[in-house]
Amino acid sequence: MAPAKAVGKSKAKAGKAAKDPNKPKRPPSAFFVFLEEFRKTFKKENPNVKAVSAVGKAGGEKWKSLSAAEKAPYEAKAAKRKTDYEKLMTAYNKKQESAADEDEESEKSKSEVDEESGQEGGDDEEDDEDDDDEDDD
DNA sequence: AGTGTGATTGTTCGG
DNA sequence: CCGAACAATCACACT
Repeated sequence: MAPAKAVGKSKAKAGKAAKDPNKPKRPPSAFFVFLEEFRKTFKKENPNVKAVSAVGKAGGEKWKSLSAAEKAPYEAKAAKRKTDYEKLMTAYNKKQESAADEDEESEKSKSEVDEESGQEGGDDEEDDEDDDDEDDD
């Protein structure tokens, strides 16, 4: 069944100028994270398939087939993505605040001021996933 | 030549 | 609280 899509979503592609200086793109959901890997596998096993929709459908179906435990690593990754995004958002909001003071719409030679992000270096990236055993029934 | 479309689900923001 | 929009991808079709 064709899902009645809620009408056209104006997908801002090239025509629309990016209103925001640096708008943080939304973090890929667990599904996308899984899809990224799935796409490779899918295309590898199905080099003939050229339709992206095919991968989407197959991926979606497979996704639903995954157990919570299987999705766990993907969700974990997505969760991290969200954390990073949250940070980006804060910077983005800050930028907006600052930008608002500068000029609203006129852009002339604007040198990008910016960038600084103090990346904390250290970082431990442990994946400590507590395993809760999920009984899949 | 260039860009929109199609399809999946999840996530996120705004009103 | 709910809805709408948008995230990647990639070949093809249309303007």
